[in-house]
Amino acid sequence: MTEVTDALAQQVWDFVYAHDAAYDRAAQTAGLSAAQACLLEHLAGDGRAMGDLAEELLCDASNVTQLVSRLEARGLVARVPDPTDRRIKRVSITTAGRRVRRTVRQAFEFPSERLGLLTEQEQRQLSELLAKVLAPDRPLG
Amino acid sequence: MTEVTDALAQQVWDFVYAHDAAYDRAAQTAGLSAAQACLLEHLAGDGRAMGDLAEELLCDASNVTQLVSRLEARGLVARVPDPTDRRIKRVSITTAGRRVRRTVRQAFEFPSERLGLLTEQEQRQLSELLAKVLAPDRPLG
DNA sequence: CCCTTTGGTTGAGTGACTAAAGTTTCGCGC
DNA sequence: GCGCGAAACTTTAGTCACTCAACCAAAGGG
Repeated sequence: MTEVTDALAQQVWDFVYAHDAAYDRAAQTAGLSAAQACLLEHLAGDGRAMGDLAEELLCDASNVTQLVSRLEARGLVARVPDPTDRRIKRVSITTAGRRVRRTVRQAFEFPSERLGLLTEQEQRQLSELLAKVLAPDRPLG
Repeated sequence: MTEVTDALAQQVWDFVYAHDAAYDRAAQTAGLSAAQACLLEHLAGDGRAMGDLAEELLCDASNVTQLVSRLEARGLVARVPDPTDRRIKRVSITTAGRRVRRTVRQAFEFPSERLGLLTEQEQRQLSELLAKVLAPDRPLG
């Protein structure tokens, strides 16, 4: 572990801020909050159980309840009961939801506009550096 | 502008997420929210005007009013009237505030624990890449 | 001196989030 | 097959961050 200059830490901060702000803006163009867009992004094909979503999003189940309720109210998502376990409600994305999700993805220009400033080789370099930084990241889940 | 792989975008996402989460945790160890810690970090020596803070933090003035009120209630910050312009209130950090700020800084282990995983040369590399990515970033302020 | 602008606060409203207390359903042990 | 604890989700209550619109007070220029 080497010394880390404040300058680098500051650059990282700015980078993170820019990324966050860009995603916020992208979600907003579709009339969503970042959290809502993020949830939409986590919906696989057949519909995920609320509990699974809470686990993936690292937040409370009741939070997911509310997020889903808001999205459902806009018709972007539907709660479908699981046929084999009536406790479970699976969240599935609607056609409108898929459309909105596409809008958000296209509006999120950070990867193309920012990361795209790097050459292919630089992107590989960045990828390697990030991999190293995030190295032992998931021995906790 | 080259193609950007989803894999790199995902790595960046994870990196940003880890950074955000780390700062949240650091603030929480001092009983603060990230926004409160962030405000504390923006307090220069002699005290900054509310409006300047709002501009720096890129948020509404009334938001700053509330953040400062909460921090003031905890004695971490004080509103001092400007002697030359009675409209202006300058926010200055108290001794307790400085202590809490130090706590947050020390608890924010992301730079040392994560960026510190890189060698000095790799850090320079990362710095250059970030500089390129953030290149034309402030022609809008 | 009005009159406008500037600096800050208040109030109303939304959304994200958490913690605690429900409700319904499942499934196990007996 | 019944009772009971656990699982899955919801409800309620509360906090915080944030925005917008309306507001008050001081400054400053005609």
